[in-house]
Order: sequence, then C-alpha cells, then structure tokens
Amino acid sequence: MEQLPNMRLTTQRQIILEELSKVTSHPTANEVYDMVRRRLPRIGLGTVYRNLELMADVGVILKLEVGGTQKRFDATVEPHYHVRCSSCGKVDDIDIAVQEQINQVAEKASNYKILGHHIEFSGICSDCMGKNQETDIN
Amino acid sequence: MEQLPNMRLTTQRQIILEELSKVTSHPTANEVYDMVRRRLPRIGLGTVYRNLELMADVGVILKLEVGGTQKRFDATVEPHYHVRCSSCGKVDDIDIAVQEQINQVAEKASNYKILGHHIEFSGICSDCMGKNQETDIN
DNA sequence: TAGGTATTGATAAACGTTATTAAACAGCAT
DNA sequence: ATGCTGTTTAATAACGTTTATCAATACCTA
Ligand SMILES: [Mn+2]
Ligand SMILES: [Mn+2]
Ligand SMILES: [Zn+2]
Ligand SMILES: [Zn+2]
Repeated sequence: MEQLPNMRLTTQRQIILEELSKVTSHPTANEVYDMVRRRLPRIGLGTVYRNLELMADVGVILKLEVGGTQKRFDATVEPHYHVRCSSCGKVDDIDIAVQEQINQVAEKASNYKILGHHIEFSGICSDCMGKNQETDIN
Repeated sequence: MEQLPNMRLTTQRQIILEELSKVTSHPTANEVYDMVRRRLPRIGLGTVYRNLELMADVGVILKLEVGGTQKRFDATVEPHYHVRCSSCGKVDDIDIAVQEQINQVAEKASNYKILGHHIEFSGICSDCMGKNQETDIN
C-alpha cells in the first residue's frame, strides 16, 4: 500500500511510532501493544497491528520476518542484519557492513529480479551463555 | 531434540521424506500433506507436522523460517541460500558461494556465540515478471 | 505370544493475525 | 456552530497455521 494523501497522523500512530523508536529490542506486535497501552490504556490490539502494518508499508518502520512464531518490528529502517538467540528468541542488530554486491551475484545465479536481501544469524546471546555455563558445569 | 535410539522408521516417515526429496519447491506442511496423501490417503495432518518437526530436529531435513505465514521444508540440508518472490511467495534456491567468513565477522561485532546464518533474498520470479510486464504495458 | 513403548489419526485447543462493524473523530463547507 | 463526508478507532469475530491431547494401533523384543 502506498502513502495516501488523506492518511491522518492520529495520536495512536504517533505514540506507536514513538514507543517503537524508544527501544532496540525488535518487539512483537503484542510487545508494542503493551508498551503503547501504558500511555493509551484504551487502545485496541487491532489498532496496533493495523498501524504497524501501515507504517511498514509506507517504509517508516521495518517488519522483520525472522525465525520464531511472531513478526517483529524495527524503527531503524537503514539496511542492517540481525541475530536471533536460539535459546531465548531475542533479536539483536548485527552491525557489520551490508553486502551490497551480493544482490547482483544472486541475480546472475537465478531467474529472479533481485530486490534486496536480509541476513539472519543464529547464535546464543550472552545472557543465555551465562545460564548455560552455570548449568553445564554439572 | 536428539535422535533417540528407539525412534522408529515408520512408513509415514519414509514416505514424507521421499516425497519431500522429490521436489525442489520448499513446500509448506500442508503441501507435503497433499503430496503424501496421494500415497497414504489416511495419514493425518498432525502426523505430517510431527514428523517434519522431528526430522528437522535430527537434521535429516531443514525447516525454513522464511517470510510469509507458513514454515517451509527442504530436503537439501547442505548450507545454501533462498529467494522469495514478493509477488507470489514462491521460494527457490540461490546457488552462490556460502559466506563462511561472515559468522566470525558477526561474532566479533556482537555478544553472541554465532552458530550460523541464512540469507533470504527478495525478488520477483520470472513467472511474475512476465505477468507484470504484460499488465504494465498499459 | 504377551507386554511395553512408540506412533498414529482424529480432534480440540492454542496462537498470531486479519476482517468486520458500529461508533467516534477530523476536516471542510455551509 | 452545524452538518456532511470519509477516516480511524475499539471491540470482537473469524481465520489459518501449528501444537497438544488421547484412545487406538503398530511395532519390538523377550
Ligand atoms: Mn534492527
Ligand atoms: Mn533450498
Ligand atoms: Zn538468549
Ligand atoms: Zn512469483
């Protein structure tokens, strides 16, 4: 969907974007809902889903389709990569250079018009590492 | 989950693996169900889910967590990358060199113990390209 | 063959997301 | 200010995918 001229900047939209911009945790729609509800207790979950979707469509935020059962959202729209902890499911940014050239390599190797790519690393976060070390002593 | 010594090789398991191995289309659980049902008409959808999960756990197949609403399965377990058509959702292999070194780069740039990575390209497949060209003439 | 475990098919339940709808709201023209 | 018109909301129902439950069945081994 495109940005329509008669799309309004409602309080709900502003606050959803503000709350998402506050964190670097790539929250799920439900987590955004919880964050926003502290400021707008009467907001509906559907409103959060609808507006996250809308903002992702116009490019104000990113919708991440990473592993796990839920979609996640990201206020950082510049291209970058992510890690997902195999143990707890947490998603963090991986700040390494974006492989711009790889799209052309992929296009040559396929029948697709390549539009972009995303790298998802899998690993164990430092928190889960600590826990495992403690229990792995046995 | 690990391969248990008392895990049986049932007809259902064999046929699910055989059917998945026949295709390169990265089918969803439901699509595998349809394929398997032609040979085992009385199999339950739960059995398909259960065994795809099990085989992915022991590493006989891959469970792909790519974009879209459904998980997909892949009998090719060697590391490789994928494209997903933004238009029709089809998933294909991208046969380019696997970036082995990138895991170490990512590990240095993060607090994670990196275990692996996956690249998902997005693009438009040749089928959808043709359709769009035809309609885009107007 | 008999007993014990693993697995199945059927079905219900859970989960995340999307669709529906009446009411509320925001801008605009009178 | 009042009414008109289209947008958005909150509440809730519906949906599609996946997982859980469980009695019946199949398999293994002694
Ligand atoms: Mn990010
Ligand atoms: Mn593949
Ligand atoms: Zn973790
Ligand atoms: Zn396509």
